[in-house]
Amino acid sequence: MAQIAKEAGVSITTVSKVLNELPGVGPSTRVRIRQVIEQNDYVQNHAARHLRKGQSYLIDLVIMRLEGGYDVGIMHGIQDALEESGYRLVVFSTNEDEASERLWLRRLLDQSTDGVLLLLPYEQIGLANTLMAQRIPFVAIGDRNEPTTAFPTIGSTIWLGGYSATEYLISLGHRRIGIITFPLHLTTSRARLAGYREALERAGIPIDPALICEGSYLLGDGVEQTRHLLNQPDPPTAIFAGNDAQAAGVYQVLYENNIRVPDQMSVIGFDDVSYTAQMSPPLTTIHQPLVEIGKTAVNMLLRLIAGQQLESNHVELSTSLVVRNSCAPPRTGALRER
Amino acid sequence: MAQIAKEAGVSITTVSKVLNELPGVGPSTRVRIRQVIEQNDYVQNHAARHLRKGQSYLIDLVIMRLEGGYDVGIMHGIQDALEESGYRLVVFSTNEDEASERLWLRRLLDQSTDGVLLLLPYEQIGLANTLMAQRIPFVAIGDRNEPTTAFPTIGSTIWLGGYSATEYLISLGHRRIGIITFPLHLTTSRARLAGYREALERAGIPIDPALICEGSYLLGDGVEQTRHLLNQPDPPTAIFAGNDAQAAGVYQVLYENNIRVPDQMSVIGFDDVSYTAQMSPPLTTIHQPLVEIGKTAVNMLLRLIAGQQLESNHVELSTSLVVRNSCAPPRTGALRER
DNA sequence: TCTAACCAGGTTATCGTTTACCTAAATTGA
DNA sequence: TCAATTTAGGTAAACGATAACCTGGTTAGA
Repeated sequence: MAQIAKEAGVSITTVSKVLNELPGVGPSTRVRIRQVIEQNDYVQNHAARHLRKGQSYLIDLVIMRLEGGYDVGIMHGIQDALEESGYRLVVFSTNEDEASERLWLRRLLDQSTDGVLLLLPYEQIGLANTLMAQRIPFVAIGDRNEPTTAFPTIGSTIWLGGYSATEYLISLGHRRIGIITFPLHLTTSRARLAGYREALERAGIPIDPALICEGSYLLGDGVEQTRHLLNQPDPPTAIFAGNDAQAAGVYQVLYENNIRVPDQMSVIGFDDVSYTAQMSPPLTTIHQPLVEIGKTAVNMLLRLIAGQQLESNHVELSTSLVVRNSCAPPRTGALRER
Repeated sequence: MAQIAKEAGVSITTVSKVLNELPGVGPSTRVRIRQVIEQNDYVQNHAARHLRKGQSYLIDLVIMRLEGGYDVGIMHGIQDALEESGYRLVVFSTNEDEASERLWLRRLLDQSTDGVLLLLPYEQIGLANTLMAQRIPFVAIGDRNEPTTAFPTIGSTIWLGGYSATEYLISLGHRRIGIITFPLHLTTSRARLAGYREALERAGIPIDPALICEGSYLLGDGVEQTRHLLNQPDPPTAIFAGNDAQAAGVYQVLYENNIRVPDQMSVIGFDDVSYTAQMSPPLTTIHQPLVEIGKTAVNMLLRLIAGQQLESNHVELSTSLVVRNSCAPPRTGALRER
């Protein structure tokens, strides 16, 4: 900067004013300084700015485990939104290890981050409390959403997703629809189930508790619960999985048992992560606007960083049904044929 | 730091020496200062250190597009290796956009990164040249490996992967093995094909050019080339895909055509990305040690940052066959049965 | 006993910006 | 025409740490 100042025949201060677009510099001087800056390929020193202004232009994303589905979709949105902002994105994955999480957190306390995006199950709310105590701006991202939190969150309309998936299957003619849920103490899980129930009730279809299976998040749960469903005296003609990974588990069991999708069994997923495209047949699923969620999270965070108020502390984006090839009308007695 | 110094009754310098584990402080003083630091929950200021030392403790990962397979595997390795190092990882995805890439690069020039990991096809070698010119340490990661580059790279034994996959299929009894390649102007692609050839030749099986299909990286290429292979008068009994995404494309075509894997067609992939687990049936594939690659890349980079020489500028880790459920001995006339 | 090396610790300049405050000239209004 | 205000620009003190260089005392070797 001194170099620039010298070449332009002004003081460093004046150069700084130009760079920060502050008043107090005449138009002609301004132009001249800009030219010199251009010529010299000058880049502002990040460290010095950071030190002086107390802003790092860094945003931290904390993620429990990079899985490659849900999280990657959201990261795309984050990247997009950050593109123009001048912020860089720091990614940290906790690997469910409290110790390294704590270490990471300590490092942030010296204002080396301007804000944090939390992509964690809300059980790990300890982090949130610490961040609040330290007045570090943050936004929690999650479909695993507890909307009663005191901090900003963003998620999507889970109930609606549950409802539309079920409604769609009903419209195809299904009356026995199995559903695999996440642990039912989670509101998200209950919301989805409520949507399922509502759809059935509206259609006048009685709810059979035997068709409701509680699992966890994983592919393995899809496998297990599908086996369970198939072993019932009157098995379902369609399965609504808790997420796309579970749906993949459903696929595997059906494949093993020579049950064709969608001819003999319809399957519907949840999330619409990227690898649904890799599945055979392509999975019909409930789309969560992951990219939009990521973008909105960033925008909320940037607003918080700028010290502005959010219009709303809890944002919900809307889910939608994506029809691919894993659902079809039921064939009577389809499963008996094998 | 001034606070610490005051409480411990020493100068700031001495505190600095303790923090940086430099000599020139007596053992008892050292202990006392440490205690005070502990009590005050003091954290070193990142910006000030950065400014003074010219080190940002930030590493940048540049990635073309977050896909959720290959890249995520490598990111896991990177995270692992970085865990203890005190470095944070900045992720930037170019989205194949030259302009934003250039912008990003300019920002790095003020030493706001200590080193760069490149996860890009080597066509984008322009970046590498700029980094070299700026003396920013970096390592290029890629199985898409051109081992003649002037800069450090890490990849894996592609030839061997091609060989072992083919050998395995031969050992199961296959004699007509289709292979889908990447564009053949890439050395990686040629290496894999050479491995395939070698295995066939050793087994005394003639090479049928009709079974060699050139595609690109994508799932769609798997779809297209599989159609092509199936339409041949004497179709293969096994297909060796260029990567796991292509293998998913192969699956889709086979599924559509009611061809069972592995009973009527064996399929083998390449990379062993995380979503192979989501495929039905689970895909037999060539494992690339993605996590190890990521770790090694980081270790190489850290060494470069520390100003040390690398033992070798080009590291290759070894691939290995992972047997799952997508390969079986051929059934004679399997395809005719449908 | 005397000098040289060594040790614990302190002084102070410095990293590259920003910003509060200052000054002199130019402009304005009455 | 002159005081008041605005404008363009500069001075210098931070920001929080590091590191080159001192200093005064202790120790070791001859």
